[in-house]
Amino acid sequence: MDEETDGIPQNRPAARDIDATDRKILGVLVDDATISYAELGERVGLSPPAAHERVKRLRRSGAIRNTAAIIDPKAVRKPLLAFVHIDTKGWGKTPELMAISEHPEVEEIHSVAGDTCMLIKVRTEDTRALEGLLSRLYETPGVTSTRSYVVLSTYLERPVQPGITTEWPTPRHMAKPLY
Amino acid sequence: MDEETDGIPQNRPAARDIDATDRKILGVLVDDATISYAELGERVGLSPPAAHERVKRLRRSGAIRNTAAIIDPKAVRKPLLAFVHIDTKGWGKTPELMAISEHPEVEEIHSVAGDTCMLIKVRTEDTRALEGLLSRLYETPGVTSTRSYVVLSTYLERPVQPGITTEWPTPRHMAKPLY
DNA sequence: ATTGATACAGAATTTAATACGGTCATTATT
DNA sequence: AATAATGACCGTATTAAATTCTGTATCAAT
Repeated sequence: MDEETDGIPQNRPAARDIDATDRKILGVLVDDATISYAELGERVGLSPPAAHERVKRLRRSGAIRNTAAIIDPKAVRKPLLAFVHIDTKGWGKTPELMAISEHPEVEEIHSVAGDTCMLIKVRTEDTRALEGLLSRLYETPGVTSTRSYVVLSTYLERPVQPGITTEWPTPRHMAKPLY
Repeated sequence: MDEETDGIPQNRPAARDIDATDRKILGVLVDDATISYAELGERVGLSPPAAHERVKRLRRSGAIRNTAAIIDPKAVRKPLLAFVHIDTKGWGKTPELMAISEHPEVEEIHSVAGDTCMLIKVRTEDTRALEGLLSRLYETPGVTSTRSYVVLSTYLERPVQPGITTEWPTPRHMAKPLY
């Protein structure tokens, strides 16, 4: 029940840096966010209220965007995953992006270096639904061509793991490029 | 606190089909899994214990894989996202996949139709870390070539949404392909 | 040294999760 | 067709956790 002065996220006073304890907390909560604060505190070496405080701060600062149920795509009968390239020649960005994100099958939209295209990830029930989506995409203003890659099997899908590259003992300023 | 006879998920007695209420529940929990069962029940038209029962079943059946905190990659200083194609000529699958998933920067591994390659999604702190990962990947047994696409900007990243294609009024057997 | 701010722990309180009957409707079984 | 068995639900009771409150130690800045 974090109360904001209104619904829009404010510019916060420069959220303090994430420390090692915060990373531990994130690591635990990425794995399982249903545990109690007592359990969380025990795992990271804090009292329940202290752990609670940390989590609240991580939420406020935006480090924890959301706490969500991860759904098995098969359970909702959307086992077909595909990546689609969309040609983006002469785009004004926002309106076209909005139009694309209207399609609920679209899970991700990325701009890719090295080509004037977007890479979008879509999930549908079967190939016919993918076909339908592609034709709807093609009718979307700004989309001049699409090229889709169906995924045969997915072997790994995991959330962002905190504290991997950042756990390095060498701070950034010590990693001097040689070139 | 679901107790299993042991840690390994059992073959369950053919988990009953997901109905409209289940999809509503999934839809709510994908959006925010921190709400109380009272709140959840109110939104889907159930008493708190009934909502609780449903959620427990969805967990047991695997429809809800887990409940996780969604982390902002920038907060853990891994703003660089890339997709990497890996040549998979002459693979025995499992050992090579295991070797690749060892790298913690790897978030997804997909097999793609139309080419003998894997598409993997990786996230690192910067280009140097990506370079390091790529060279480590190249040293991984089974990887003979890599081709990476750096993502300039990401405009949308959202979890699997239940009940979109499945909300269709036409059941599957009525959608007869013409070909 | 003194003030102010922050992070924390422990206890108290409020709120939610969970367990427990009991009812109704639906589905199998005899 | 009658009856048992099951499953889904609600209302209530109990247990457990979230949240609030208060005091203390630590650190930074004045």
